[in-house]
Amino acid sequence: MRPTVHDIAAKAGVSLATVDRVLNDRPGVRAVTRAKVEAAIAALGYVRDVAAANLAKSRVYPLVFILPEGDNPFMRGLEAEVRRAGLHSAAERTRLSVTTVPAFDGAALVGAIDAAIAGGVAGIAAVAVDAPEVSAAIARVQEAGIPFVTLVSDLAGSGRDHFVGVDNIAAGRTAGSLMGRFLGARPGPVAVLAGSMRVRDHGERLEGFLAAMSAMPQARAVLPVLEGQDDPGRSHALIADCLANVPDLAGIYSLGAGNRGLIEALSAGGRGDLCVIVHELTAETRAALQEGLIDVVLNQDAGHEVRSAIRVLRAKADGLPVNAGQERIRLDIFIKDNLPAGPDEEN
Amino acid sequence: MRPTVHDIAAKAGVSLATVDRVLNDRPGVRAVTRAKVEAAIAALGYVRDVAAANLAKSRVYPLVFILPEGDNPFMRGLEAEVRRAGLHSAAERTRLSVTTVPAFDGAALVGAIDAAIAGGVAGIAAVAVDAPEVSAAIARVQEAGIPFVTLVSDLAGSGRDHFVGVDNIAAGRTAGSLMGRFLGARPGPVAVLAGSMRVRDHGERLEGFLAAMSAMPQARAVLPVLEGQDDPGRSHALIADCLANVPDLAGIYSLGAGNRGLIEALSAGGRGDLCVIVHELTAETRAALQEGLIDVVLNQDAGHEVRSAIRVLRAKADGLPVNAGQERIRLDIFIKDNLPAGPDEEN
DNA sequence: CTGTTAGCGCATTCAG
DNA sequence: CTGAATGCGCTAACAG
Repeated sequence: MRPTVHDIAAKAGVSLATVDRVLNDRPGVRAVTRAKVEAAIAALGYVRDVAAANLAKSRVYPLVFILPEGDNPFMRGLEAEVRRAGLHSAAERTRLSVTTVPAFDGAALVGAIDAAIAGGVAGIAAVAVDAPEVSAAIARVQEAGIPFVTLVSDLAGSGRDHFVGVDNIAAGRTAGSLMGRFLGARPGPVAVLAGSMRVRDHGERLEGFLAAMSAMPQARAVLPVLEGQDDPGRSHALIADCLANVPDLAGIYSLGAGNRGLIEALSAGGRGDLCVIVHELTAETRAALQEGLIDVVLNQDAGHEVRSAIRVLRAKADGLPVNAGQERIRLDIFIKDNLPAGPDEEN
Repeated sequence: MRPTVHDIAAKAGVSLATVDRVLNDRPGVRAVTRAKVEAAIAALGYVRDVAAANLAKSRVYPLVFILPEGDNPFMRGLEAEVRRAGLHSAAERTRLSVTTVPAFDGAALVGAIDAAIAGGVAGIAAVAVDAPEVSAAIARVQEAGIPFVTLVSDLAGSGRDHFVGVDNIAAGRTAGSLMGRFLGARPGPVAVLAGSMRVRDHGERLEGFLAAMSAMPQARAVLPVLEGQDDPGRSHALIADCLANVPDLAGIYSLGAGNRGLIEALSAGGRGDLCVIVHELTAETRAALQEGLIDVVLNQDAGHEVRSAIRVLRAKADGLPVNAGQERIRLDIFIKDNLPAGPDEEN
């Protein structure tokens, strides 16, 4: 059996309470006593039984996810994953809730953050909007001693505890590199469809894409970025226009969430020869990939992200370290040939 | 607070012991009583606190991983991941051990399996060799009521409880598809380097690769498979030969673990124009990818696989269901642009 | 067949 | 500053 608090109490010649005090380093222990206990801990190779500790604390962790509202399928997928995780959350002493706010709206996000602080949550995960008032709100969260993680879109330098999401610069670079290799020597410019430059993930993807494209052996023009606000209608119009006006268009990189509009324009346009790379695997992009309308889908697994955010928030709340390796969110590259089974991703 | 066994005992008008009996459905409860208790459980929406249950049981789960021995870097990586998981295993009441056996050797594997049964383990994870005596051994494991999962290479139809690893047919298909697209119109045959057809993963990858290659718009010859037994020396010799004898070679698909030999032959050969696709991200393949000697690395994350195997084995041992979505091992596609950070994968 | 009781390993009162 | 006692939610003897 591995050593328990009793063993170390016996070995150090003190009581359980004292052991507990040095374990959780709480005040009220003389330095000598503390040293004795620490020696015993080291000697026995004690490791705390987290499950038992949580049981004794009978503490619950109310965590809140703040997500953009609207019909963005990826965000709705994230929300679904939070609810799914909520089913199992009972076992982990975690209470999950979701708040939605208008997309790309810093003020609304700030309101939700302040409400969460007031509500006394144990941790917050939010899709960050790049605005100074948001950074200020995050500072208030820190001051309240509440862990905060950014989700999907980061806000480095804001003081957030952790970022849960892919490396978006690398994602853009990957898109650019695949685009270049798939097109090979074929001539023609490529178009880029984004949502808004007010979220950092879109900006970072663009940056990586441009860098990779310009590093390709054969030079290729990249047309000015089209901003569709992640709205299907606007995206459709922008792409339809582009297809009509640029007859020698060779490829499209869609780095935001306007994919429904893009796909509609593509199937109407009848240009099966384009190389199309998009982000996020949804029912729509999956179907388009299978049909050959899309060549590559770059994806971040919403389920992994939600579970990772929960683990990190809990670890921070308990003052525990996070396992960086386990919490790294990978960029999935899907082509028609390695598409995972179910249409609902998981079951 | 969520309901506890006390609540349901009170509501059903029985004692804790009786509640526990129906919860773990043990004998010794009249049908009527059982029904009353079940009604209370349903009414209160009770969910058992697994942590508390395990604490009370103070049961430990000795799990054994049976891996091929030798200097196969991927297998050594797996072993390292098991040891790493072992550090945290204390907290999860799990005791991990590793047994190594000669590669591609069915009899040795059978010996290790029978030893594990005799040793009274709570679960077994093994890299399967495709041989009838192995299936027979797995049947004995089942009979002993011990959960068994195949790792990396499956043995469907053997009665194993679960397979932890990637879909190898899809992996081969992905390799073929990328090979075709990257080569485009460039002429020349491609070579395939394998370890041995006695493990099913190699066979499946080949199958998928050939299917994808033959589905490409432009036909391309695939040379007869080179079997290097996952040995660096033999692999080196085979590839060096091939490079010398096939001057118009366009690409190489290495679906086994002979990558060190392959890489040596490639850097000696000075043929920077080949499209090279290999499996498993190791220090060697990572360096070769960065240098441009290799174009694509298909990978299965050893850390994920080990953690998944542990979760599944524990769930089976407790008679709990497994979350198929969470346990699906994804095929990672790495190109130079989306290579994750550290050289040691995690930290 | 059913109930009582005593822990599992730890945190937390409340006394001393 | 330190210790003894109680309970978290559940399981497992042991009685009845």
